[in-house]
Amino acid sequence: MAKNRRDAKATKEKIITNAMLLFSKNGYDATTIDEIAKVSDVNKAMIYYYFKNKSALYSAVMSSVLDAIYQEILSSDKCCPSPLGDLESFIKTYAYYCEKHPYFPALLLRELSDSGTHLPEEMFANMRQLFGLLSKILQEGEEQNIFHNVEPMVLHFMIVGSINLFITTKPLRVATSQIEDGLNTCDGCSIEKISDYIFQKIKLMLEVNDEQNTTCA
Amino acid sequence: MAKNRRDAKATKEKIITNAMLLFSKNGYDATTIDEIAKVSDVNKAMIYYYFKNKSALYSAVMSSVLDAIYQEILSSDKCCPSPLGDLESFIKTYAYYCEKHPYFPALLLRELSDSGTHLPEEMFANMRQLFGLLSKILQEGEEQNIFHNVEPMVLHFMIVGSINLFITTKPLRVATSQIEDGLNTCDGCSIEKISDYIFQKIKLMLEVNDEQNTTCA
Amino acid sequence: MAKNRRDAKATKEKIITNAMLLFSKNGYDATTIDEIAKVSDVNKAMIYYYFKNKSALYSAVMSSVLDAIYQEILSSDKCCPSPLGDLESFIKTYAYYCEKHPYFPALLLRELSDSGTHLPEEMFANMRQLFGLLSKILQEGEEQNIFHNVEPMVLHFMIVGSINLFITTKPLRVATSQIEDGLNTCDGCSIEKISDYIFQKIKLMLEVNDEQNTTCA
Amino acid sequence: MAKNRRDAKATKEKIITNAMLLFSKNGYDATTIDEIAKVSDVNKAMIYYYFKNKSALYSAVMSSVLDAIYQEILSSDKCCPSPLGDLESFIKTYAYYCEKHPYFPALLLRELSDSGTHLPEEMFANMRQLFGLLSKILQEGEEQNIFHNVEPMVLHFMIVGSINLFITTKPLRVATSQIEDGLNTCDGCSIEKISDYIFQKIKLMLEVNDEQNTTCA
DNA sequence: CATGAATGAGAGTTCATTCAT
DNA sequence: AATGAATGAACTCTCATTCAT
Repeated sequence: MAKNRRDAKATKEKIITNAMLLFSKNGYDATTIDEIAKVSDVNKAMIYYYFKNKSALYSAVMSSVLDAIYQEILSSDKCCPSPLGDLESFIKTYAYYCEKHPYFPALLLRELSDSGTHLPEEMFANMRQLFGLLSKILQEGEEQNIFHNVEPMVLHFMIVGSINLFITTKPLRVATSQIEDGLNTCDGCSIEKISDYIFQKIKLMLEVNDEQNTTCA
Repeated sequence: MAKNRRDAKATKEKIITNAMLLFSKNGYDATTIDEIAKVSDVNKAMIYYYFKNKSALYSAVMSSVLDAIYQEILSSDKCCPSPLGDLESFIKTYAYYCEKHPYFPALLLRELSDSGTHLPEEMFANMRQLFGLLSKILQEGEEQNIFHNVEPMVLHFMIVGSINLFITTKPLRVATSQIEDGLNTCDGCSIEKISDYIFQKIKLMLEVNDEQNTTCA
Repeated sequence: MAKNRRDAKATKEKIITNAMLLFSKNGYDATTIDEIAKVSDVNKAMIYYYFKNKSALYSAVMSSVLDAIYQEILSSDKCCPSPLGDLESFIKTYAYYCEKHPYFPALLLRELSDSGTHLPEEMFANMRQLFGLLSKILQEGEEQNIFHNVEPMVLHFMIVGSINLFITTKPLRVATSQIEDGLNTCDGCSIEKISDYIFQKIKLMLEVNDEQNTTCA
Repeated sequence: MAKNRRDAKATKEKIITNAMLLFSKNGYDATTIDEIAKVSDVNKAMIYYYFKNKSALYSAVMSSVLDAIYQEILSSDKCCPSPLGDLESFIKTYAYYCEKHPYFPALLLRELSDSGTHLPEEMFANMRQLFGLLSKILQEGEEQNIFHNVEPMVLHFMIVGSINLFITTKPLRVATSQIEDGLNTCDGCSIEKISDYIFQKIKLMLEVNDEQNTTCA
């Protein structure tokens, strides 16, 4: 009997979904409430009925998104329950998720480069959660003497940074390759290839035991 | 002892400098011309006297900044003129520059995550230039059989991504470490340590000849 | 006893009316949205709520005005349904309307002297409509052999030009007559007298059959 | 030896000429000092050196233009020095001048529809002068019993109004004729034909002695 | 729940005008 | 006589947010 209207939950989610798309496409400032309302086919005032203000809506969007990826990684099947398997799972699940939800990398990068201008407590927690996951994997690998000289934060940024940039720069990379200046921007590379490459390289760098760091200086 | 007034060059540069700071701190949209004018101690109309519009000012800022880092890397002394030395030089010079000009990583990340919304031709060229530099280093290393299985774009993103995120997330990482949840965010790490770590790890992953990629699946 | 607030139609019309007065008094450029808003006692943003932009508002104003005069002429009682009666009706109704709505001649003259800078399609159609009316009257007169040697466009401009200028120059004419330089600017003439004079003269020039045009040259 | 620069008079006239073109094409408000300066190839500040402000420049332009047409009419050869010949001369010289200087009708109409917003004393005098000319011709004709029932102001507006509108509406008339709705806008008519038509018709209406005005009412 | 009407506070941009050289 | 630099005041238009129904 539900009229599709008056279904609070559905309406709210519709708003979040559309807001997510617009925020990721245009950024926080360039996305207007009017636009979100129109795309979501709801009255503008309804958005204020469900969310305190624009910032709160943004926060809800980010939480929803961060939580989704966290759950995805948690629930991914690991073939071999080992630090290496977990690492592979982390990288590839993350990469596939980003590929499927290309708004996500844009949102995340923007948020990280803003260093939390729009970022409220809730979201902040979500981000730590994700990092915590990788942190634990790496730590276990180190304890089992499989990984060496681990610096979780830097590795996290390497993985997340490269995957995110890979997704968001897609149009730029395609444009560059058309310029034909000899630059190989990997514009035709599949996410499978890229995520596997990243995994293999990270694996290499972690498995080698580099006691003595040699610098040329 | 010129009065610093009626000095076109000085005025223009003052505007660019201040615009750079504000754009990096607040992003393109959230930075207002009024603000830039006030901070620069010039009349708002002066900005339009020197720059066609906000977008052109932004473009001038980005070009100036990208060119600066490119020159910095080009002119950095390389102890040993080899692909490895060049790589070390690239990574460390880039990192030091980012540390000294912390507005830069934010600007770059934002631009890359926007994938060129505000990005005009000139800036785009500047960005390709930087990537071209690393590209050549890696290629030479591969030709000399020092580096193996090189994918320049991904490696570029790994390096640039990790360094940039490291700089921009500073406040976030400090905040996290205060929460005391066992996460190590490397919040006290110096840029020297980080850039060396990145260099060493990248070196490892490039030097090992990984013919057979083994995936658990 | 509606509060007159939150009444869309009333608000919109209030805006059009006031815009009409201001546009005719000061011209397009010299009329500001702020001014229209203040006089209309509405928030400036409301104007943009109802009209896309200044130009669209102007267009709405002109359409409204041109349509009004067209309807007025159409519905004017014609004592004797003949080309001559229709012509008299056209001239006098037009003149009375201009007298009652003195903003109209200014608007029209300005638009015609701009030759359509601000003039959008809709308005253009309205203007053709008015001319079409006179055109048909004159044509019928010619077919009935009452009028001779008819050039509708020129006659239209004679009628409309003289009436419009008569209205818009009122202050100028009054000022001139005070200078006492022997010039008779008809500054005290009533619109009845003027419109009748114009009708009589136009009638004369149309009724005489002037086969042979004699020029002194 | 004159450098073409430092020739005050030439510079001043260049400014007036270009200002005239721009004012007539775009109107007072839409014409900027910057534009005039650029087209005239002089520094913007020079305009303020020669003219008190924009309004004074406009005034100088109008005076120059009104004076030019007045002189043109005064000096036109009259084949037969009679009121009728003078009238023909007035109408045709005016029309030819407008055709050759199409900026003039636009300027004049705009000024008349503004009823003197920008119109200063000097210009006002110039306009009276022109009207005075026609006034005298008509008066003489009446005294010689050639013209009857003369109302100089209205006749002036008929002549000036129709000719001016004819010139300014050229583009509009051409556009209308392309719409093919049966309206004859005389879009191909030459100024010779038009000015002769107007003269012939005005002649007719003045020569007939219309004692008894008959209105249908 | 839902909506159209209304608002205030700005943002980008333009321009006539003046100053210093 | 001539110019580039500088300014203040407006102006158009946008948008997050709220009110009344």
